[in-house]
Amino acid sequence: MPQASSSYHHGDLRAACLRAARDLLEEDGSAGLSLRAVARRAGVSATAPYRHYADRDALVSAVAAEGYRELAEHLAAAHPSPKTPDELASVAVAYVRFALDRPAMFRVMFAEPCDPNSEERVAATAAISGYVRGIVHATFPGSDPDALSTTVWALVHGLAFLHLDGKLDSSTPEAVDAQVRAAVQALFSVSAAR
Amino acid sequence: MPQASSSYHHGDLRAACLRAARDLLEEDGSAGLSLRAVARRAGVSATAPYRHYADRDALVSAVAAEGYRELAEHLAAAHPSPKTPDELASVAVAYVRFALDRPAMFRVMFAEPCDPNSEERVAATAAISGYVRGIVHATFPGSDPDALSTTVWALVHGLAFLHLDGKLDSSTPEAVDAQVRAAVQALFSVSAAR
DNA sequence: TGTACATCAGTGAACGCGCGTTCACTGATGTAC
DNA sequence: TGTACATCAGTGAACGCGCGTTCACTGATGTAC
Repeated sequence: MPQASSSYHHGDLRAACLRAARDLLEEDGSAGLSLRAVARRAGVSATAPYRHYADRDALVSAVAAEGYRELAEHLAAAHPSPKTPDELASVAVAYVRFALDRPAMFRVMFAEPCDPNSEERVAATAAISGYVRGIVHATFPGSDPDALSTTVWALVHGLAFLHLDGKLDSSTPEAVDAQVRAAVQALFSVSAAR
Repeated sequence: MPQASSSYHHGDLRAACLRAARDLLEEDGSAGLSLRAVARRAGVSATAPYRHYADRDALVSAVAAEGYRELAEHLAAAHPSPKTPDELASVAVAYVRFALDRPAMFRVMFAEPCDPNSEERVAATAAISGYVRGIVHATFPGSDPDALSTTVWALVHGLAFLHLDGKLDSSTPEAVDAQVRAAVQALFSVSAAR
């Protein structure tokens, strides 16, 4: 385990860069995420980050990958294994909350076509996708899991973006939660009616 | 009506800038949309656009506003006044197609919180929102139009973004269309079951 | 019909900025003997 | 336990770039008389 004993060697600059990048992202949006700014914030020379990241893209990909991991954890924390529409709705609420809590991060995660050069990122996306499918399958055992999970994901993802872009009423967290729950419950009725 | 008779006076630089901005947007993404690049493409000095746009933001807002207008037209063209779920689904398909045809434009329209400094932009957003509500109201007369129209919009918007970000299979237009139709039809079953 | 002049729509040089990235370097660390 | 040395993780100067924006300017246009 590295120790930041001296002032010359940072100790864990890799993690510090990631941390700085995330902070900058939420403060200034993705335009503020420059390697130089990251270095400045980490208290290090402008070129030090190159020890740990090949270029700016590599850093951005690392940030996005961390975001995917956190989103997965966040959803799992909302409910470990949802089996009812109500529990699924709780996971949906967590998804939208994640987007509203870390708007710039969420945009980085979903704002560009999946970068094929970052296998870390591709894998993370696939994991989220599979996770959603698993939940939908458990909640609606009789349904076509692929088709329905896409519909559920799209609905929740769309709610997240519309809130993020100020197109819906996001004045209180309660209003957001209620809306998300209502939308997911509506989808449940579909399945029940079939 | 202005005429571009001489080479000194452009004739309609305002429109030419808008055109150039849209082309650059689709070619290089929003990062490529600089005032200098617009001027270059319009064949004019770097500072000429300032005659017509106060600054870069003003140009971007004008582009977004044009996008909203075109989206509205595009939806109306898909079906002038949908009254059945099938007709509504056609409009949904048109929405997603619009996003996939002009990805960068779509992102500009929805990538930032509605700029409060551009009343043109705010009005355009409100128009789209009202338009969706009207359609949903006509299609599902018995329902709560506000709640349901939000759900419909979110579902379609989410599908558009997931396709845009390469998270779903967008290999053929037919696949996309079928998926969008299926998702909207699913929502209809909800209403019918109540 | 011709001329004077205000107005409009461009030019082009210049500014300061922050960026990504390279390069040769140097200080700190840890390992082999 | 001490020393030599390879390796690692930083530094700082420098590069070229494109950007937004300002400024004083000039060429073209159109209107009043």
